[in-house]
Amino acid sequence: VPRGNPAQTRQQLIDAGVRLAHRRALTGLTVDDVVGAAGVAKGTFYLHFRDRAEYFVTLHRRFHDDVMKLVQEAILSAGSAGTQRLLAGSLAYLDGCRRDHPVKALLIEARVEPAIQAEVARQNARFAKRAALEFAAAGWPAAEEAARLWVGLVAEAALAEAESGAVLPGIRDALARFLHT
Amino acid sequence: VPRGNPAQTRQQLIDAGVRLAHRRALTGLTVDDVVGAAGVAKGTFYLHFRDRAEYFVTLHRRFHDDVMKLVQEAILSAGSAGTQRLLAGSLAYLDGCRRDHPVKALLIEARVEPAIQAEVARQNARFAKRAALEFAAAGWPAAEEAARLWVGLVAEAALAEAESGAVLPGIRDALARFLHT
DNA sequence: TGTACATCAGTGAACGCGCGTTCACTGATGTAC
DNA sequence: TGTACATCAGTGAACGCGCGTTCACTGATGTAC
Repeated sequence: VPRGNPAQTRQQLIDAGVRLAHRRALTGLTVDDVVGAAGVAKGTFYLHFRDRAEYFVTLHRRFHDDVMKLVQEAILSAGSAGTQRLLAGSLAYLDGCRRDHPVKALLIEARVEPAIQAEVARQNARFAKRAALEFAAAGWPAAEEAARLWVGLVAEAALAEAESGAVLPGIRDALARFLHT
Repeated sequence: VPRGNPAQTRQQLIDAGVRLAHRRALTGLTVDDVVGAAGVAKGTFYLHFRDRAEYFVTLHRRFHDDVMKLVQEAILSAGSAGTQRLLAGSLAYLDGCRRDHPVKALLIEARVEPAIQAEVARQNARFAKRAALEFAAAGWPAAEEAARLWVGLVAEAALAEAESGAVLPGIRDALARFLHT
């Protein structure tokens, strides 16, 4: 029984979850799966996370933070507020999702898995709030509502690309067109 | 032990599912819950459905058929192909969802519940195919892709109305605006 | 009309399984003297 | 430098629980003669 490095073990558990979520459903992801893939004992899992739910939240937050960093950069270098900038941010989001993450699981199943519902709802709301500013700047009448729907649109686009495993120019063009761009 | 009417018992089971799905998550809906709410023994459930999955598919198909009847009517009385007609059909869909159905469960969770994933995917594809015709008639370049995103948009709108429990005019206006109508 | 039997919807206790969680234990590493 | 002890990450067998599913049974209803 080697002493081990706690931070590293924790990272192994998270990496294992990400790896597994690439392949299968988040909902069906069990603690046994995770510890099996991470190569640690079951008890170790509970040394690092209070329970399964906390682990899922960690997984999702990790994903979200990574992607949002990209979005932030895109927005900053995209000029003034409006649908152009919104589109730039949204395309950056698609790119971030494509890069190396278990998108399908985290986008769709996240909404169902009770463990992370609250977390996802909060982050979606933040995204929508941000988008609403851009819609308002572009002069859309129902900016808040448009923003909420836009979140659904972008999620659907990310899902489409995740399923095909490639960038889908047609999808991205359609996104732009919905924005009247 | 009364002899009972099979068709009626089956209907009781389905009604119970619909009733329960109004309140809680589909994913967490157990056979015990269903038979409890229906007031029949557990064994009776398996007299009417091969397994839990078949029951879910039945539930979803029922919901889908009901709503699509409304959509069909709206489309027929909406004139020529194009985004106007698409909007009419989509608003009819929202109305159908609102009427008396466990929308949230069936729209979102349906995509995760393995039992009905295939069924939902098939019906979404049909909806999208239909929508693609309208987009094409309206002269949109990437009609197929726009249609796929549109399905996501309408689902998000239905979800928003389901959560608030009311018709949301702002949401519906935004829908129209995304269509350049 | 009465009797014996077949049919059939429904019953509910029991089973098996897999999951999340716990806990008594191991053994390597650090610390005190 | 050596010895005794505390700490601490990690282990994995065991537990409890709830679920989907089964099956031997019940009893009312239909049918044959």
